[in-house]
Amino acid sequence: MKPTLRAVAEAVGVSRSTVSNAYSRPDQLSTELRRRILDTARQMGYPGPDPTARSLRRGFVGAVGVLFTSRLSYAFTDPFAVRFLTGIAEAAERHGSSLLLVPLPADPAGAGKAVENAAVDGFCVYCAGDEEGILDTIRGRGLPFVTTAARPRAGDRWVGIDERAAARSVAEHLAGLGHRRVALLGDDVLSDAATGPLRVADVADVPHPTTRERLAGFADAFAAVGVAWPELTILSAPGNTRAAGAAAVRALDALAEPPTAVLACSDVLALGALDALAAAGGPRRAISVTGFDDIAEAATAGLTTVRQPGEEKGRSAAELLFDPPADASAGQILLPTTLVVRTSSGPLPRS
Amino acid sequence: MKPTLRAVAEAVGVSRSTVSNAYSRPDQLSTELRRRILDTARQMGYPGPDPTARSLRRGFVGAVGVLFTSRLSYAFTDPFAVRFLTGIAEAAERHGSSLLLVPLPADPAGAGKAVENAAVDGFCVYCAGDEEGILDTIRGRGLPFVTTAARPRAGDRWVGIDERAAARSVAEHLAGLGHRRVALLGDDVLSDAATGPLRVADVADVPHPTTRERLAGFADAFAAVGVAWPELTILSAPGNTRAAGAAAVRALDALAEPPTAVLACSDVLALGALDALAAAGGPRRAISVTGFDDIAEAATAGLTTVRQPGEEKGRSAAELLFDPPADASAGQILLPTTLVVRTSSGPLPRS
DNA sequence: TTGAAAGCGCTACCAG
DNA sequence: CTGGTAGCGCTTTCAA
Repeated sequence: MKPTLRAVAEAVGVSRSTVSNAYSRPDQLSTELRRRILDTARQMGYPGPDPTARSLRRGFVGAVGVLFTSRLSYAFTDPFAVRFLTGIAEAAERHGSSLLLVPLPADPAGAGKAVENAAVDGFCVYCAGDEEGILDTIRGRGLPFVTTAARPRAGDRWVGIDERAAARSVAEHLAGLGHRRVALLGDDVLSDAATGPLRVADVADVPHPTTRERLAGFADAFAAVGVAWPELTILSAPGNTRAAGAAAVRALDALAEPPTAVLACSDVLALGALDALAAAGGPRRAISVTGFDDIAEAATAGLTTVRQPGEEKGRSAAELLFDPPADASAGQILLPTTLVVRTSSGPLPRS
Repeated sequence: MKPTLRAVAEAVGVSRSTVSNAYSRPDQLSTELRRRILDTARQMGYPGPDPTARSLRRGFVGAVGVLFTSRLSYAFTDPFAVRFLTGIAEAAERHGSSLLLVPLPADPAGAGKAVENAAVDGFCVYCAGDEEGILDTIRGRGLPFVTTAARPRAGDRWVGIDERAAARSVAEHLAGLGHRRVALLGDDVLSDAATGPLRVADVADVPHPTTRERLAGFADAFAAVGVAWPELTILSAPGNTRAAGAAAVRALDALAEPPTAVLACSDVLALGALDALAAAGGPRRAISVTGFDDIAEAATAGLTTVRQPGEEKGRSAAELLFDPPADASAGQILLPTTLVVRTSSGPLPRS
């Protein structure tokens, strides 16, 4: 059994407060006494105040919780999520805070429990699919949080982009190149949707908010050139992995009139699409592909995409948590996005 | 102020134990009573038992600490580290445990404090540079841990590869192709070394254990074909980033007789080397480059490298922590490595 | 500069 | 099935 602070106090012959002070408030006792206490403690093998007990007493933990909607291990699969985490880590380092990555079980009840059991001072929530339940649980605990939801809720601290406008910008680029018969590729377009083309009556039916906003943005641009929603091919790629993106695009082969362009909701999916097209060869190669996020591989793959600042998103989120702006209206940070045109998009091949 | 368990107990008119049981041991009370308690709790806005208090009482936290030697935010910079984390996350998910990422300040004292203050049940330590101090602190706390150090210390739980043999395997490949004048490229070869060529009297002087083992492995292979240590050019690329790798290789231009091959201690550095060579063009392009780890980009870049199983390393480490093998001798897991030959290495250009 | 007292919020044993 | 008791290990007024 490890010795406790109490044991050290008894050994040295001082009160527990004094030992506590020796660790946490060196200015409250003589250097001499402090040294004696610390030395004895070392000799006895006392590892210093127990973090949990200290947290309980102080009412402060020194850790921020990070919540990903999807499975935690999947989060590392998307380079954009990793960049977000990097930003959070930077800010946390600066504030001497740790990061608690909390895996959320798929079932809402389990997820709630996980959030309730997390010993943290606040949360950064990364684009949770059905995040409302989660946010309510956090509110229930009275803990501060920052979201990156597709759209901010009044009063919540938030950092994000204008998803819809950003999506619209790539779509306009493609429309400008003459594309009219296009496919929109998203992760998890409808819950439990299989890989491949899909019928979605209304974009509002898409459950995942981010996917919904991006699809809506794509649709906006095409509506403006006379292509209505039902004419768009919707492709679902469950999992947001490169493989899923490739599989979804391969499913296009079944179509009589394949699209001339594929607009993906993420770079990971878009890269998968490129994989599938490259493997197919032939006229398929002429299909334009666009992504979203601008991860590092997008540049090497020549992928046209929308850039959003990943590290900064994470950094801002964490800073918003650590230093709440006095003025609540400053609690929502809208980050800029840029259309990055590369070689994966081009004019219609003349047929 | 949030209500406490005690307040709920009083409101319902039962003892605190009963309320506690309602949350943690449903089988200890009637469904009826439980429902009544939970309902009142909800009404009062009681968020459930406080995680910190519960941990203190139970003596168990439900989180494993993850320690990276380098700055936490740098850890996400290396895809291999991310894969390691992915593996840990998978195992943690399975065990319902959270991951506490603890940023370690550069100074040893600060790092010690950080480790002492982490509320966790155990640690996974990722290849810490001077990790001995850290490990001692963990031992001092009496917490279990698993390392991925370059070499296991008897009795410690460990998962890793035979660094030296693995490094030797790529070097032999290059030596077999006829290379004799080569440069070895490592992160942080000597502390505070500037970018570029370096004089290292003895490989044993390299402080970072992993770098040291890998360099030693490279050297082994060349020694076997008659190229002694002092004839090898040592290149330091502080930071283990692609940019650092590129910069270090550019520094080769200053040499009268540039090497015909560059052996990097990580894929990230190797990719940087390729960047620099591609930008240089001309005969430089003929320089062979090899990496270490086999990250995803290695494949697309055609990088010859040594593959080590990243996710599995993380997964095994976490499993070793969660389910300590009864037989202590099973506490050290040696993972296999493979030489992966791609296009970045080739025979000597005839001069 | 030091120490005594009073919990932080909860759980687990054990007797009823 | 229920509740009293006894802390988990520490910090922090406040008075000496």
